[in-house]
Amino acid sequence: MPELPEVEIVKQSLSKKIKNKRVKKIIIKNRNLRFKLDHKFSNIVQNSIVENIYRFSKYLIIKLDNSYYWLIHLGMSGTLHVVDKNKQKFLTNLSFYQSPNLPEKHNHIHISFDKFKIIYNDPRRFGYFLLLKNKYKLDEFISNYGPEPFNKKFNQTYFKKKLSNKSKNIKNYLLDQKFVSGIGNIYASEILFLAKINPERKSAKLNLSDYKKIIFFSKKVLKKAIKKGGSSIQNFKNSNGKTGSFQKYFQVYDREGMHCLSKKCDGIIKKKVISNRSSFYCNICQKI
DNA sequence: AAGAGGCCCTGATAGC
DNA sequence: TGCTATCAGGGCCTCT
Repeated sequence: MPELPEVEIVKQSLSKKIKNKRVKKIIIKNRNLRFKLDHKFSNIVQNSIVENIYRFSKYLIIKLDNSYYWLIHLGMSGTLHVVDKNKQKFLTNLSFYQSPNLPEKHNHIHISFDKFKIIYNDPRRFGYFLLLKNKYKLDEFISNYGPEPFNKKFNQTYFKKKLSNKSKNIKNYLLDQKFVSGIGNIYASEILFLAKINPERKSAKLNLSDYKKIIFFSKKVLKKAIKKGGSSIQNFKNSNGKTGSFQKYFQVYDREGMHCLSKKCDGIIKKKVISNRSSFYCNICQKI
């Protein structure tokens, strides 16, 4: 599911719920996530207090009062659910992938607070938890990633330095978290559509004006998606009002065979697999 | 050394 | 109805 905007929404709702609360108990049903859950996880997180919650890229970062940072990556299908502890009643869905009901299967990790618990559910188990010992380790971890689109380092100079002699296509660069952090498959297609650049354009073939457009629309698309509560592409018809609505604003993603929405363009949206990921684009107004 | 592709995993859906 | 194939919002790893 989640690209930067979706993780941001989860962060915001989770923050209201668990900030300054103490973790009472952890139950691990399955530690075989993308990376096996650290065997010290329970010991370290249990009895700590959540001081704050941040987001970097597609990671949730939970700062604990014992100096540790607990990172959550939701992978493709990871979701967090808040459940009333005593009544076992579902309270809030902090995700945009599943229906608003608590799933029965794949509830791998239960984190109990005083009056409620958070359940991590992840059918595909591409998500994972990480524990970083202190701020230094966190900074070190983040330094392996490229800037977020909102970062002032994500500018034309950076593009020129990174892309000017590269043969790899621009769509792949937008998905490459070492180049830019937080963009995923949906928003990459959307950004390139607005910038009128074909996803298969070789990065070396981009000019200064293309850089500008990509930078501008990256910020614009992600900001709007956050404002709309993210995208909910699966089961969104089951929405209880808490799911995102950005999918209504998709210009190209999942619109194969439909008309291009650019003014004065008679193009039809194409779907093409590029590096194992579907790309959507208009082959008339997005020039190669 | 950069870049393409395989692969991890389960579930939903389409097609026969 | 039930089988099989394909695809899904991510990204690490291997091979060339």
